[in-house]
Amino acid sequence: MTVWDRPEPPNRPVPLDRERIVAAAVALADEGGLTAVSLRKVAARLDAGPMRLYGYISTKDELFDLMVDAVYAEILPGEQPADWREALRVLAHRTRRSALRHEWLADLLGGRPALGPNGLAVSESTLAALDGLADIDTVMRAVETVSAYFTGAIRREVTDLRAERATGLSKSEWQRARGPHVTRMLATGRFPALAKAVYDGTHVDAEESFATGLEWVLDAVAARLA
Amino acid sequence: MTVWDRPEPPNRPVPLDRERIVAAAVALADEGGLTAVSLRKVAARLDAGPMRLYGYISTKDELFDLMVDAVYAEILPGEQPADWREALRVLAHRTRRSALRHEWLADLLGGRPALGPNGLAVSESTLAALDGLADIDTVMRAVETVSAYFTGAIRREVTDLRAERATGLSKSEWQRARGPHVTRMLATGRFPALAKAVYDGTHVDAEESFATGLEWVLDAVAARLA
DNA sequence: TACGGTGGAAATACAGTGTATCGACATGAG
DNA sequence: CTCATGTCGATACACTGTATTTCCACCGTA
Repeated sequence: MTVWDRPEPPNRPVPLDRERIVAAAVALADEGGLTAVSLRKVAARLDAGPMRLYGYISTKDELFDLMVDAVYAEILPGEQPADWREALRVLAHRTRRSALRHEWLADLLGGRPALGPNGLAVSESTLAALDGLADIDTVMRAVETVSAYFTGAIRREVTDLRAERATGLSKSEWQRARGPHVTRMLATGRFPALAKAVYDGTHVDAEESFATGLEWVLDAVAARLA
Repeated sequence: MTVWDRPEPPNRPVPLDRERIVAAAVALADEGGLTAVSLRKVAARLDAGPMRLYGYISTKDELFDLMVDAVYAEILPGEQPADWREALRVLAHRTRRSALRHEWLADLLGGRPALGPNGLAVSESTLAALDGLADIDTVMRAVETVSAYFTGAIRREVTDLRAERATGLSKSEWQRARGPHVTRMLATGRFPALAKAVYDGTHVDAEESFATGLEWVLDAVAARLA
């Protein structure tokens, strides 16, 4: 093995920082879902060994936390609407759009406390929008209720999206029967109310359905703030 | 190696069925969370080889689906209350209690469509409780909105529970500052509304908070059904 | 009774995972 | 020029889900 056979050693290890790591992880997750994110693959994208990452994070879950916080940066609205209702509405819709852009977010949302800088900033601006409209406890209850709603709704929407995609069924077919198994079950007659809902229900646009439910919840909140 | 050294072969492989498999998996998950559920460990509990399970399920996710459906059997109320509002309330609370009994449920809830027999039965009885109170689309929107709420709320509650447990902080300490990091962040003064909420908010019981938010959402639904 | 065939269980194998440990090496200090 | 230091990557380990192969008890037939 002469010099000529041996490649030059790499100049220096590529400089790394959390931002680059998280960006690589997010890209991986956007392409192949959360399961496509492995420390080895993230590191490989950055031309580094896997162990290198442990200087910046100490566990894979922490990487997920950073990824979520990175998305919260997208969610944080540029300037806060003055109206509390509009503020909550915008938050919900922005979160939903981010989750549709990064479907893996649905798997993580609410799964760990969001204590990163952007997560805190989102909480702060949300609470600020409601500040003074009622006692603190009512305000918190309001924010938590609305968050619970849109967290749950987003999760379900993304889940349905994936299931639909997995069957390869057309949108309307899916909506009609959610695949052959459910069709069979409904045919047994043991689920009349469900069957009625599935067959007689008109197809509603996911965004519209999300928005409608949201307005209902906002109405409820409004009633309590007044 | 004479006969005397060789142990008798086991009588016959233990008979297996999905019920026993799922029970073992649930037990494992109850003890150590979802990550403690591996096909090898489940099989070991049943004195079987890991591959044996693939006769009953074809993927680990399917095992999770079965586990969730097993819990839906707990959730399904014995007899349905006549009042639609009570029906939804009971569903929400029973789901919550099941999730507190099996915390791993919070990780799975809403993560995959619940198409198992018990899941369908829960949907059926829920829809039946609202049947005729409004047009189908409104009814579905109502159910989905309430489900989205309690799904999200349960997920957050369990997440908080775990975080609290992980820090080893006392309940009140946790409530006050959610650990040293948040305390530090709040001290920077960059999150005044959040700080106010954390420090001035009175401690509210998780169940009460869940129930209150739920009633708000039910109010909203009631307004639309009328 | 002997013999294949067959079906299902188990062993083995494989490609991957997160993470601990350790050796080597480039860099900065004396 | 030498030595300590700290960081990076290779190696290692225990484990994962799952595909493939091997094996063996059973059964119907000759």
